[in-house]
Amino acid sequence: MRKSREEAAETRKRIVKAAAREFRAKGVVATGLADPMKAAGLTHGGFYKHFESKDQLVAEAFADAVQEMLGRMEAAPTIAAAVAGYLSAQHRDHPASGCPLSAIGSELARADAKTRDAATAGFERLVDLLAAKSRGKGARRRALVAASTLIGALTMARVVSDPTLSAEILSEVEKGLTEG
Amino acid sequence: MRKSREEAAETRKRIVKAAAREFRAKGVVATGLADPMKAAGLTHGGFYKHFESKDQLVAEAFADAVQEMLGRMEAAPTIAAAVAGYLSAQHRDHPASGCPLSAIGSELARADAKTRDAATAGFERLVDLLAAKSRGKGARRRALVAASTLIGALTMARVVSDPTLSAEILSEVEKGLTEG
DNA sequence: TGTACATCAGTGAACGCGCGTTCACTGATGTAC
DNA sequence: TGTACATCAGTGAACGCGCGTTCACTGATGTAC
Repeated sequence: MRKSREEAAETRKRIVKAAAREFRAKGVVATGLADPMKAAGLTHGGFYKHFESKDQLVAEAFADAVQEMLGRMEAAPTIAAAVAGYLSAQHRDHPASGCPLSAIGSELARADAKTRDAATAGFERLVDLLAAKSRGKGARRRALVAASTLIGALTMARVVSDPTLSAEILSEVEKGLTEG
Repeated sequence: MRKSREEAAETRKRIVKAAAREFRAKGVVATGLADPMKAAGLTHGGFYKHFESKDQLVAEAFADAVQEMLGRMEAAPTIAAAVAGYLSAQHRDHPASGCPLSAIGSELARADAKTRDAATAGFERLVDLLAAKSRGKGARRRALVAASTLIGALTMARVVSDPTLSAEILSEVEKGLTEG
């Protein structure tokens, strides 16, 4: 049953990608190891051939998800476009492929050191991205506010059970960030 | 062993209060029923004499926590004081007695209908509270932005592993909200 | 007001279940000669 | 280049554990007369 080193490395990546989706969709604590393993086409027994613990997978999956999200935002033509994409109904309705800071934000506060370090680096990079909007004094402050606002608004747009309010949060916050 | 109706009603309230603390401190999924029951001075077997399910307790505990938080914010002398309290190190370091929207925000998106309804009402009330700051056109938009910003900033101040960055988020976002 | 019975808050053991983790095993891949 | 052996990715069963929920039981409270 042994696979080549190349295949094994690809399998490992598939597990991380699958876990990054599952954790964002269902939450870290609520997701068992069997879920991402199955999604990667494996049985759960082989997990420890690739990772030392669930915590290690959480850290790697989270870091991968952050990279993916920031890459997409940095690839946007303008900051306004990045903000609009972040606050879109598409993003709200597909947490599995979206920003992990809002998808599992409150669970991250209780995560282990490596995961929180990755979150810290990701947040800093998001702030830097947004700071490029306004030069000079106060740019960092405005970027810290904007990053917090994006994360809070997307989280609440998902929490709220009233679809009208959810849509209002997305559209009004987008206007508030790009006009204000 | 039977207790009087009065005692039973007080016991029920104690369970809800204890659960509201435990859920905010450790997360909803990660908290078992035995934890709040023990904190209320009971054994876990008696739980179903008071509640139909864990979901029911989650909904009531969440609603109670939201009421408590909004009551405290509405009692603040000014909106600026309410914002400063929300973005304080004290609040960041004591999630068990703080705002449940940021303590369990990302878990709320996966909660049942009653809990999400309570979250919706709580968020609306927070927006109304903040809207009282600026009268006239654009007041609601600014309040929606401010509410999202508060929740996102407190969540991230807890997530981030760098204490300097955490403090910077709190102080800069407070300045951004009260000056801007 | 006093007595007899029904109610039910709370206890503690038990239920089936899924969790994270471990393990013996398989057989294709990698290595040494 | 070919052969013999070691490695190890992946399987599937098993581990102890804590979960949400159920249940038989206890005995003080509530109700009916």
